[in-house]
Amino acid sequence: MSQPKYMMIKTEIKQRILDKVYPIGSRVPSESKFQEDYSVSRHTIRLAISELVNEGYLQKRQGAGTFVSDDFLNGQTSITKTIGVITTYVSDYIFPSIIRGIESELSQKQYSLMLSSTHNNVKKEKISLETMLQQNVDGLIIEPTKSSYLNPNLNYYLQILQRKVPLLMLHAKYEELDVPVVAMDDVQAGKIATDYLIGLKHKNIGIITKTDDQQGKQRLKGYINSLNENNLSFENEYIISYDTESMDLISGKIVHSVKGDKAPTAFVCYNDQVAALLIQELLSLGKKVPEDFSVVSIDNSYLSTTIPSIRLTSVNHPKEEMGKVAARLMIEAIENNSFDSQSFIFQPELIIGNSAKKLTE
Amino acid sequence: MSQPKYMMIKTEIKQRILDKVYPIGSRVPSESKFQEDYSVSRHTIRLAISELVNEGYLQKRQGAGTFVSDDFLNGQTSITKTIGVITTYVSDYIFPSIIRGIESELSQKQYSLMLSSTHNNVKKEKISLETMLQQNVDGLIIEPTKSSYLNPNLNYYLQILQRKVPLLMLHAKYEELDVPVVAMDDVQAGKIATDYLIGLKHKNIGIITKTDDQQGKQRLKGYINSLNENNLSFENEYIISYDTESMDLISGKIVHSVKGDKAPTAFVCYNDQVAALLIQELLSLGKKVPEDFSVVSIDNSYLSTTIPSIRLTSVNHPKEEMGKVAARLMIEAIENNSFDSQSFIFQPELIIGNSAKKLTE
DNA sequence: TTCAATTTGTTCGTATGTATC
DNA sequence: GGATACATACGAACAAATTGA
Repeated sequence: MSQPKYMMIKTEIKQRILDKVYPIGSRVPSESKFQEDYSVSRHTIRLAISELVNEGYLQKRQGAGTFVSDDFLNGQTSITKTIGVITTYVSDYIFPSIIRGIESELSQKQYSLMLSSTHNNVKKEKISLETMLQQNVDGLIIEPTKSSYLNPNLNYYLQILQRKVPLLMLHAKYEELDVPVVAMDDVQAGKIATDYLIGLKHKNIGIITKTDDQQGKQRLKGYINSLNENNLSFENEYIISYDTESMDLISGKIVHSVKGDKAPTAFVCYNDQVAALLIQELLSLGKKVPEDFSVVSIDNSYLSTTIPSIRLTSVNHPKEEMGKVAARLMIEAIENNSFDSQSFIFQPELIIGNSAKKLTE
Repeated sequence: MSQPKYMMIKTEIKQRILDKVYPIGSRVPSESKFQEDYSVSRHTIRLAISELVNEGYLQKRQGAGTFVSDDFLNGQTSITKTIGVITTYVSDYIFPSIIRGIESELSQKQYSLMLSSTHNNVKKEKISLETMLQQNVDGLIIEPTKSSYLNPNLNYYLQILQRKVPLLMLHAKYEELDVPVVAMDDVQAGKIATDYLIGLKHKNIGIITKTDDQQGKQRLKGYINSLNENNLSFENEYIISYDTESMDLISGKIVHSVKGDKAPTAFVCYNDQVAALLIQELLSLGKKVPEDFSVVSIDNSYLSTTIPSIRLTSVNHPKEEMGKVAARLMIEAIENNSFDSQSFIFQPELIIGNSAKKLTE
């Protein structure tokens, strides 16, 4: 029932510190003085004081006295939450924009941002996850690494969930995990890109897609859905697939596909990076875009305008807005203590350029 | 000289925990048992144990006993240091490259990166500094905000220095602070850019420079040095200055300068951003680059290749390498406990494009 | 459910050592 | 050097919580 003496004394001294009766840096009464004041043993005073020292309110200096510390000021206001962000890349392609979106939203709400990248390598993802967990981040926004493969770091993700750290995935999620995700509707993205080419009377449409992440699979699915709906078929050689490690081989595959008997007249590209690569390859083969080959791509990045005289027709990626939405959902989850936020799926929209043309025959 | 008894007992118990003689979760002997073992008073045992409890090695449960905690595992491995990085921008222009450099170097050494941007606004810088200090970062790499003005957040910088947190500045430093800096030799950058134009027989050379950061001032200084060495003079209208808030007004100033009686034949630009803006403005005035006006710029960013048929002649900025050097110096400072690292100044080099031509007359 | 043994929690008293001013 | 203040150490007693018989 009644508090122990040392506890009462402790809270009283603490109050005096907070009320600046004992200002920061000043010396508080000596142990023997307190002893008299409270009529308790010296040991009791020492207990009270030692706890306050431990909590950072006081500092003891043998021979000199006990002083009010300023540590507790920092400790107290350290309510600033930290959000960990792990993405495959940080400074390439569309990632700066995404990170800018996250950063702007977080800093507005006085959250801080801890950043790490995996270069689409699960070993680096492991290191990033370990670091973030050690730093006790208050929330995690993670873009999966090689999301279409079985992830060897699932144990860390389990730890995150068990610790009740809000987790939000970007772009895609690991199939094994049931977590909210902020992404584009990639099936739809693949579909509207293909639909557009079909609308331009193309019948032989190829696709270059990535196999190590979910986005690539989804976009391929959209491509197939579109062909299916329009009763079109595709040859095996129409599908050029690659992953992070085999990017060098794409050029050869493109040449093979373009020079083959049944070369497609148009390509859907996984993103602007491969689209740029494809166009470069086509140009060096003496082909013209869009005259000889039509190209439609996804992400609508700065790369869509860097090829002279070509403006890529590309599915818009929300980029900065996606980052902002992710950050907002994360903040919401933390402030409502709900540990998992809503998912948010952006509906894709095709931005028309001049890299695809209508077939006339 | 000799250690106090409680300290010896404490380290002995601690060792047994680390050696798993007392495994995690197990109960350690009771206070009275220890008392017999060590032939000391119960008080001495309690002191030793209470410190171990405070350090997270043990947990006490009244009535039940004292148990080995697993807290110290987390606490122990949390040696991962965090470096705070505050830059004006995070995802624009050359900053993604710089941050990539920092990130790659830090993650290699298992350091983590906390990121914040100021948008060249001192109020946001204040918030960033507060946040970083609260998060107890182990080192700070900061690009100054409006480095040529008196900084209102100097008190925070003083705090950083007093706390002995290693501090490294990027691009420039506040004149009031005596801290190491990783930057380009901006005077030299301005000079070689101007030298190059003089070498092309230009005699009337204008400069567009920024006034709110040191880089702008330094580059202007290099420009003046160069003119001076070559016995050239400049008109007042040759110097177009701007700051973060007055960027909108540049266009008008350019028009005024170009249409004036004594229009320069060449421009040195603070960076590729204004160079691109300048060229755009010139083109829309019906002028040609480099035929009518030569342009030399600084930073050699991706913008130097985005204007159709023009490849900016631009002083190279180390970008990613600069980030890496900054990160390396920071890690060195932390690991050597030296609290301030060396400065590192990159020597600039001009990358020749086709945006400047030799005057023939 | 109760009770007794065990274990930690609180509090007193006393003495001597050591650092600071 | 001397006074003051914290550090270490001993001893003793009772209270409160836990555990298991």
